[in-house]
Amino acid sequence: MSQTVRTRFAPSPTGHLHIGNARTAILNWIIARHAGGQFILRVEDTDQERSTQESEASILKDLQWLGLDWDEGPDTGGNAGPYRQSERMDLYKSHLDQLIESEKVYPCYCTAEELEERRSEQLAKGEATQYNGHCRNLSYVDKQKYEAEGREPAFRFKADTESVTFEDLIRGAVTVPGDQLGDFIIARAGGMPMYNFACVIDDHLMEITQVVRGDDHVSNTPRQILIYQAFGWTPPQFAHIPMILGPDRQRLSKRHGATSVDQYREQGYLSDALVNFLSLLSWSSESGDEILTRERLISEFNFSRLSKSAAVFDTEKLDWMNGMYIRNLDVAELSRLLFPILKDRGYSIDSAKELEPITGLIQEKIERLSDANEKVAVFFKEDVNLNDPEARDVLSLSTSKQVFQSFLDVTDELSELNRETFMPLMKAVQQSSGIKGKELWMPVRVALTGQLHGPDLAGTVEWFGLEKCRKRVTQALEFSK
RNA sequence: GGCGCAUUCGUCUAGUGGUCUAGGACGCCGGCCUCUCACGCCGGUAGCACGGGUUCGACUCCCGUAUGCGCUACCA
Repeated sequence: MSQTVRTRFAPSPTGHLHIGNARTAILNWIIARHAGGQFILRVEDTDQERSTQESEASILKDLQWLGLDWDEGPDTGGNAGPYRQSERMDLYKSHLDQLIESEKVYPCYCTAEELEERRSEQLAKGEATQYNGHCRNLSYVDKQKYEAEGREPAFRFKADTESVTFEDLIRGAVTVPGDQLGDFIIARAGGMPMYNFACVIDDHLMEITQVVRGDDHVSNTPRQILIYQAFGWTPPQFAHIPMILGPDRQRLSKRHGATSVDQYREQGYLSDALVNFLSLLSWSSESGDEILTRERLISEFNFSRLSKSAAVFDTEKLDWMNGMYIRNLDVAELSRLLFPILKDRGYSIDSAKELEPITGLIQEKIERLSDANEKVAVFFKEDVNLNDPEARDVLSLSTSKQVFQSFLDVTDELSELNRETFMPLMKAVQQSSGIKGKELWMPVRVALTGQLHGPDLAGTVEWFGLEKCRKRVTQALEFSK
């Protein structure tokens, strides 16, 4: 039986899209595209306490930004819908009834307090902490009694098994002894399904062929397999991908700084770079190449090249990669991306087009789009500050004064200053002053920008124009006296 | 505590018993290019967690230890 590959990403809308979840989504998307199958988006909002509409919207937005298009989902629909668990309650209910009917599941009237009490007892005695089966064989009378007390039961799954073994696509055979499982709850009091239950129903009904998720779910998988068996269903294949860790090798969290996709977007990372970088955590191309287009990511994917161990999220390498992507953009495209950011910062520019000359000058100097905010400042400052100690050192050289004087003489009859006329101009200054190299260029740079470091002078000069350049050199000459 | 999983340079990784005096990338250091910074290019630095086996031969296979992570919820 060969069926088309169907993978899914199933976020719970309880916050922003986490970088680890994004990686899971990317992988699922790549696998589906690689196989020419379908990628499904399912919203797991059974935790009513924590799920919000805003979170769902923001997660969808981030996935779109990442360029992960899904074939079926809450907004796009599909044949296996609805794609929001809160809208699938009748499905869970009918399936729960089936299991109650077949006595695979029983009502449990224990309260949270009673459960907690037993738990701490087990812990104190050094036993495995799991449900003791208190309500497993309740008589009709007992049940009536609890009901009369107003207790509403949750539903527990009878976990009777020696052990469960499954073949993980990444880690091979994983075995969990049955006595570790304990009877677990699959539906809360009130009927709201628990993760392990809803997940199985949905994955089966949605005909998911490969469940690819974080390896924090490895221990859940045996429980889910038991549920598949209870229904007589064939489980999908499972692949548990390694976690992403912070620099301290702890699970990546807020403490480590930015952890959500929207934060990276705001900091000026490109989605292509982020997708590329995240793909390379625990996976590598056989070619050894690291800068990979989405097309290559998709065509070269292979489960056997996925590693089993957790990976530390290295921001420095991400920065480098993002810089690579920025440098590979054409100037018009980069300007288009930079425009709203700089505009927002208060720079007076009216269009991306207008920004292009500057973009070309800073493109190789930024790693994140937001870096442009600083780099671009020199082009918009009304006045230069010549008081910087290092600037003063340059200005106070006797050769600098000669350069300035010569510069003013040579430009006196010039009608236009642009990057083409700048080189010949500097040549002329060199000849008339007899000064060359650093002694020639640095004073000009400092006079024009007030800084020792900066973008290409020819381009800078063109942006400033003749008048401003002459004015600043005059000022510098005055200042250096 | 119990169970599961993992362990190659600081970090991401290649490596599936001999081709490994362990390869690449980021970072770092040095050099070249150059008016500066940056880019680019060249070179360098640094690693198989530990202990037992198996084998003619282990980074590669097995066992143990250590360390880390995960699960052990009416969270997902």
